[in-house]
Amino acid sequence: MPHTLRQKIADLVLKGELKPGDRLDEHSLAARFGVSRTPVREAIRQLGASGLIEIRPRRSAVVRSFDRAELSEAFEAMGEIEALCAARAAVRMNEAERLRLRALIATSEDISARTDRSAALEMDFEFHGLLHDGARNWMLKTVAEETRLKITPYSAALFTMESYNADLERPHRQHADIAEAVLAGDAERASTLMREHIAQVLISLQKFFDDTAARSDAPKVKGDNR
Amino acid sequence: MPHTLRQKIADLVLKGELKPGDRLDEHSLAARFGVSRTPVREAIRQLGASGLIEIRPRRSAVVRSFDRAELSEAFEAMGEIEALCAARAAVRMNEAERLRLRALIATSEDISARTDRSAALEMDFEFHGLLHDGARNWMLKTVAEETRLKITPYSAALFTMESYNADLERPHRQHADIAEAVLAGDAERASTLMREHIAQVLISLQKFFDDTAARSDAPKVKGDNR
DNA sequence: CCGGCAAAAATTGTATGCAAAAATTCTTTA
DNA sequence: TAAAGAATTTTTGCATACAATTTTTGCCGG
Repeated sequence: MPHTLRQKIADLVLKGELKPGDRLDEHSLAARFGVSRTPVREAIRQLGASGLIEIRPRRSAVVRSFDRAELSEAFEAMGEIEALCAARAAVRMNEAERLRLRALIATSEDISARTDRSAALEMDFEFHGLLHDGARNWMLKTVAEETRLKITPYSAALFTMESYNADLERPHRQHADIAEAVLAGDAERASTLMREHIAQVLISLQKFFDDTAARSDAPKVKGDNR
Repeated sequence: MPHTLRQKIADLVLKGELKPGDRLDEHSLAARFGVSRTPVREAIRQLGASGLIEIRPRRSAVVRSFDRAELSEAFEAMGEIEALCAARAAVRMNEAERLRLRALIATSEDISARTDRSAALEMDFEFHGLLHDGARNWMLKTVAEETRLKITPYSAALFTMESYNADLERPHRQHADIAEAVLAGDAERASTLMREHIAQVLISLQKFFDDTAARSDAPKVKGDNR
């Protein structure tokens, strides 16, 4: 996989090295990746257009941060979009994809039991990715992934932050239930379960913020004064 | 409104001066807007991340073009997203917004009667924009507008292309019906009518392509050999 | 001790130059 | 004439330089 500069910088955000509110210094990023400021700027601007980074004229770009209301709206919207994907996937997925979905749930079962948080994060991406593909609509897939990307700096923290033991069992079970509905071709049920799943993730995330508000390595929620 | 370079270049695409498949030459764009290539490149990359322009390594960027299948999927996805906005707007719009919606339909009535195509295009944007705002969800609004942006090079052609008399009456009537449902607070009906409206626009657009396939000033549909 | 102000440092925005790749034109040959 | 290939021009990608602005630092008075 040819890791572009854009992807490398995005990874700093997605892997949690840069957290919401953190500044992106063009000079140091250029030095870090062994290029000049020009390509770094281009990459940052692209990530700005994708909504992962906030571009402020004449000021340093920062990792985009949301306040609680914005985060809640983002999850509500994502719930609807993922529900659309799930409903379509239930009807349109082909046999090979259904097999992969089944296999993924089995693997995920194991990961959840071992409480392997970093593998669980990977699985989460793959699970939703399968449904995005299964929906057989490139625009829906694009929209779903763009939306997911924007909230990832927050949702990934649940899995990656040290010494915070997020519950892996419940999301796994919800994934399994959604998969079951999809495999049964029950679009209605798949979309309902998906909406509930995303809503539940938001609740877990809000609880996470309440629990970790005092920690300096937690992602910053705009408007939370601590 | 400070028109940024990004917006200026986007306008070339949205107003139809640059059509899908057309190349964007950095040097001539720089000369045209009286700046150097550097800011032009940054703007182009941003528009690439927004999906309006296709960035190809070491090759000129081009206005993004879709084939018929892609266009159809894009409209299907947009139909669902706009339907979500309409449903929420029906429930959440405040009184001031409802008044503006009513007023906009009245103005639009007049424009449709006068067959003022360029004003009709403006109205179309404003109508959907009101519903995006009315949905009271910034992520849904963002998603809806990002989606709309991507297909605009095609849908705008219906309104802007010389000597093609698109039917303005039907879309106006559909807008009016949707507005009525929204104002009545009928989310279910608003979303159903919205889906039908978008589906109808796709049909008109496909007919438009069939009718104008031979014209060199028509937007290019990928895969259509002419 | 701290708030305000000036100087210094750091950082962004843009222009410019050059190497590398791609597109175009021109030439040669079958 | 058409195809192939070489030479030329165009165009992109990146580094670098510098002006403009912001941020930080250091200093002073209250």
